[in-house]
Amino acid sequence: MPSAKKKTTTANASPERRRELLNTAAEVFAAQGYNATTVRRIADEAGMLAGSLYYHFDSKESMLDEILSTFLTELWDGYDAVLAAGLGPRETIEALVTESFREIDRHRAAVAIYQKEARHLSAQPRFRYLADSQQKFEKAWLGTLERGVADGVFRADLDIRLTYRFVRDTVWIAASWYRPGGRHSPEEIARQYLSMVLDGIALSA
Amino acid sequence: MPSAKKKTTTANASPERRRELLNTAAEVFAAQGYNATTVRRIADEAGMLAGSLYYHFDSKESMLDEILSTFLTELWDGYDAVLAAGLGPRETIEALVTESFREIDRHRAAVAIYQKEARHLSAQPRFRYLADSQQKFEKAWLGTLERGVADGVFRADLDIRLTYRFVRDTVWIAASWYRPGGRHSPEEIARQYLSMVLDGIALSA
Amino acid sequence: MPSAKKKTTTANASPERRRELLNTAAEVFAAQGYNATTVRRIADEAGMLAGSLYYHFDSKESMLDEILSTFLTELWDGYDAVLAAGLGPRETIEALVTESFREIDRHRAAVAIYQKEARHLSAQPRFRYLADSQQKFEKAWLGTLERGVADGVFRADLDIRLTYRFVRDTVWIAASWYRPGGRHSPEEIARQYLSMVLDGIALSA
Amino acid sequence: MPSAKKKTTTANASPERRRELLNTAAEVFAAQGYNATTVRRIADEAGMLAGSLYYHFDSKESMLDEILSTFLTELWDGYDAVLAAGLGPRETIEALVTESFREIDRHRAAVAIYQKEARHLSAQPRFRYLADSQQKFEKAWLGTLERGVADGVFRADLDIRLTYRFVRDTVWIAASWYRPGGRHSPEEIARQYLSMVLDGIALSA
DNA sequence: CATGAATGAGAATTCATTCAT
DNA sequence: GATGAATGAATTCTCATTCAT
Repeated sequence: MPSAKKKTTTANASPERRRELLNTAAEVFAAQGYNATTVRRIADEAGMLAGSLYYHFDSKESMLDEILSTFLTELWDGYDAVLAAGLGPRETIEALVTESFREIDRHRAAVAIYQKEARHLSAQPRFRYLADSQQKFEKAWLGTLERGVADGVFRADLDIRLTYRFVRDTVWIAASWYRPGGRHSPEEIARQYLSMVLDGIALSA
Repeated sequence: MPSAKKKTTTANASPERRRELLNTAAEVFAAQGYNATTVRRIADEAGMLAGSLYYHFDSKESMLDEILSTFLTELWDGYDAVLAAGLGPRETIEALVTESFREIDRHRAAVAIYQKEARHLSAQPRFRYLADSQQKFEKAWLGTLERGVADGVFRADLDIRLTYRFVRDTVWIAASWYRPGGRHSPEEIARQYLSMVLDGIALSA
Repeated sequence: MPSAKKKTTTANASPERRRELLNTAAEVFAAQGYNATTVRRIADEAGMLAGSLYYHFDSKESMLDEILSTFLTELWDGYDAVLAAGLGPRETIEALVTESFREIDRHRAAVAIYQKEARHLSAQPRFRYLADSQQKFEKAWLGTLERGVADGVFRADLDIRLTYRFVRDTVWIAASWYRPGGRHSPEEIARQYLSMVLDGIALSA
Repeated sequence: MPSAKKKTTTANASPERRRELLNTAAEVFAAQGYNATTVRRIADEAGMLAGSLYYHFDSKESMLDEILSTFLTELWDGYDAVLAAGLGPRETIEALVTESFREIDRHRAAVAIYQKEARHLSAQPRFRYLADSQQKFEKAWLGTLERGVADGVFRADLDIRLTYRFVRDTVWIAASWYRPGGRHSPEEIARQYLSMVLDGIALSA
């Protein structure tokens, strides 16, 4: 899933400094969009000059790459654990959603970037792993939903792909407004979302 | 809601040509993102040279402006009609959602652009109308949901703002995958979405 | 002194229309500078579209050319008459200055353009006649001043080239503030200028 | 009188380098006119690429701005000293003229630019200080002339505004031909100019 | 590690000019 | 005579990136 080999240049610098700088970069990318973000803006935010960032990273693109791949790696650590747990379909969905909100909590900026940029990035070879992840993601969710329909846990009258998109988007789009440390914990938000997704917002007559 | 008058300069050119070019531009903006789209790319797509676009439009930004303001104007024509119809909360939600999917069908590209760019654009004075629209939008939906809770039509145990975001995002994010002329008509998609949002995807025991 | 041959294209159009358009162009050139003036601005002022000017003129440059050469032709008609009249040095200076203010009155815009642009234009072959005129001009004035010094009419203690520049500039720079139809007639201004140049502004003790 | 603060962007770069580059730019502006000068031409002259200038300056316009405002600041330092010295009208004129030729000597390019461009620049808010300076200038000179007429030092039979323009133009236009390091020192030129302006070029009978 | 100064490849935009209608 | 629509070259400006110090 990670990306191309770094030039010998980079990968110096203490890991903590890298992490810091990547957080800064991610925050700016998320706020302004990757393309609209200048390297200088990131450097300003980090209290250094633009050129100095190149001691730590090969390129602007490799910052983006590292932000996204780090996030996806952690995300799949969580997802894989859930999927391996042998839960029933409903419980799997619940666990995946909860895990997702935890990731949003931990990687809000990365998630926001992912959502804005993934589509056009995944065309580039360097970011093929985004498409791969997307596919693996789809397989996991679609499979769970299908299993749920087969088990009579989910409604059978819904278009399954539409439902998949509905649930997927419903969860991730939350990154666009979520602010860590706000009123609701990720788990609380997950609970409410699950309640809406599973049972709807209407009062059942 | 639309934006400033163009200099006498522009606004020449037959309206049909403008419309054509704006459609082309919107398509490219939606596919690549506004910032990542070069004026030359649009011109290529339109079969002309980059400079020639400036006979029709003041700037790349004013193309974006016209795309978004045209879309929002039409959107609010539809919404205002619904809101003025005196429907009950549930029927209002149904009508708004259906209207939204119709707009996605008609202005897919504009909606996609809106979603990617609105947040950082609305800081600029020229695009303040985006924020205004957002606010009006929020008022309409929140009001309807509250009315619905008061009337016992919607569940009272959910955080109302969370619910608002849930419903709002749930609908509009569809623009990111929707393709006009596909398997489902907007009305069909609206029906399925409403079914999920209102009643949930779980089989009620 | 006039300039390059026109392409067959041009020189159509009634002479009066040309004259009108050239006056318009001259006014704009004078106000904004030649380079800063767009063909469209001229066309706007003339109530037509930019492209339409090309029915009347080959190019923006040829408008400038015609404006300047027309002015210089008329100027030299006047100057040559004065110089051929066989006047004494002081009377010659008086007549040249008066004639100059008449030209400023008649061709204010052209004079202003001449002053701003002549220096760098005269490098181009097309505008060599500007340099030629300048030289002829210098010969006439310098000669008159020298004659005046020799005759004991002008002070001998002044650097003659400095004096030439002083008188020359003193007169022509007036075009930068002169407005035809103002308080003073050209002849009145000439009289005052002559009085200052010849006798100074100090009260002779 | 100087202009707006630069963005943090610029204003880096050692002051000496800025000074150098501004001198280069001023020279080119003076020779070709501001509009006709391309940024690339300046960069060529400075031995760098066009884009590199933007490390030092925000824009072509801000170079112009800095050139003019620096010049005016220094000019007024000199003028204010003269005006504060409590001299009589004739001595004030003499001192102002001498000071002016010194400024022409020091800032020939800036003065030439000022003369070609001031009029249309002063319409722009950024260059309002040009108009302000012009006004202050007029007040100083007109006042001195009036005082001189009242004191019987200057002729009363001349139109005072005409006289003002005469003296003003007579001095500054010299920047268009003056070359520092030439035959005459600024003080020598000032002496000759003053002699002409005050006493005229004619031999008093 | 960081700075200062530059590079160089575009980017948006302008504008004189052309030409079919 | 004029218009509408374009061309294409030039221009200002931006920005990721490099590199000597």
